[in-house]
Amino acid sequence: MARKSGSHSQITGPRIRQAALRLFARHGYAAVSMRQIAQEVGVQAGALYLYTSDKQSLLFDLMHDHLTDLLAAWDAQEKQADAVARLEQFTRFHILYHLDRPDEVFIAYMELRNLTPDNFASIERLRRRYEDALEEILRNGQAEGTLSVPDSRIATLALIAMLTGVNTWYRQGGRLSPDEVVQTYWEMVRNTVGARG
Amino acid sequence: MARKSGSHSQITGPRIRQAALRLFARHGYAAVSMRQIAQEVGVQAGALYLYTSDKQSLLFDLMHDHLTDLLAAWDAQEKQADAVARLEQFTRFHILYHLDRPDEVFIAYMELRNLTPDNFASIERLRRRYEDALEEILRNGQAEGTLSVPDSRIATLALIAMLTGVNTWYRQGGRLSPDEVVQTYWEMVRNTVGARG
DNA sequence: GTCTATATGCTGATAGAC
DNA sequence: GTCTATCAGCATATAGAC
Repeated sequence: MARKSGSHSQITGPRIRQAALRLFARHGYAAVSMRQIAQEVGVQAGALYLYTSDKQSLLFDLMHDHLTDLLAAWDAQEKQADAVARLEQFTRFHILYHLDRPDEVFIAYMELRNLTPDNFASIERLRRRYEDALEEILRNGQAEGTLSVPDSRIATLALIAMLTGVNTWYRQGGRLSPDEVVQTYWEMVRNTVGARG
Repeated sequence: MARKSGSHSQITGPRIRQAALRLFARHGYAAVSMRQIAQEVGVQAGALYLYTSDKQSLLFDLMHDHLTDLLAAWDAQEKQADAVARLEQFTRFHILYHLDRPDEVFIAYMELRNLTPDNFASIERLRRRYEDALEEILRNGQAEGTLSVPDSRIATLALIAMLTGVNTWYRQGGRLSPDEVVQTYWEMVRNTVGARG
């Protein structure tokens, strides 16, 4: 049975999500219309509703999948044994993973207030799980005596803010390569947590 | 000559700006209508245009005045002589000033993409001036030999990201007082820049 | 699977009465 | 100084033709 000409169910869905990602990151969720997304994909606005129930779930899915992928990627890493080495691993992982996905990161931070309360709570749970992965490293290091912070929870949030900040200034082809950025930040992170050596 | 009843030119202007500040911070610039702002103030939408030429300049003025006030407040500080003491002063100033103005800070970071190109350039110049104030402290400290960072520009951006991050988690009546937050962050900042002592 | 057409309502901004 | 009325356009989402 030949498919009807113009049917692309297998690729239109991903293309809609990709267009929404790009447009939401550039102009903001509230400023982007379903018509704009449809135009970017090359279909009419009505066709979008075959792939998403509404605009809100388009946003939610983007944020949810980003955080789920982030957690899975960290979980999949072969972990260093001692806390300082694992903190270096986290620093490198966080910077490189986030530099590779600027649009996803931007949306995940900027569009929280456009989520419905239920969706917001769901996203915050995922973000909390990621933060907890770092906090556990800091707690282990304190127990080992290989690092020292005044408050492990606050240090966690401070380090993540510092590391994610790379995305606000990094530009491809700039003064530093991604690897040099990692080196520079690792030196600061190591000092911040008072790591030995 | 008695004023006409319902005339409040001296207070309506500030009230419009206050309402816009609150609503933009809560829901985002693009998601807030001029009618919502008018309703919050208690006037009709048309009356807003006696005080602002359009929605864009309402946003720009909020961001511009915030950054101008921030720079003026830092310039007005009686400065510590040596770099480490001045860095502690900056840390305290930045955290407390920003904690006092969560809505202004939120807008100044989140609504950059909703500025026209000219307005964006103007705001970025002001932000850059503030960053330069911190970078100068770090450079002086390096020259004195009292602190050490791998890259003064990147350290500047890293520290500002770390310190401004307080606004994302701090809640009044929480575990720590503003003063304890300052102490905790100063300990980390001091380590980050490898300060002596 | 995609289209056109449409419903219902809101948008920023202006004109002119009071 | 504020109001009412209005313009022209765009919003999300759905119904039904093909």
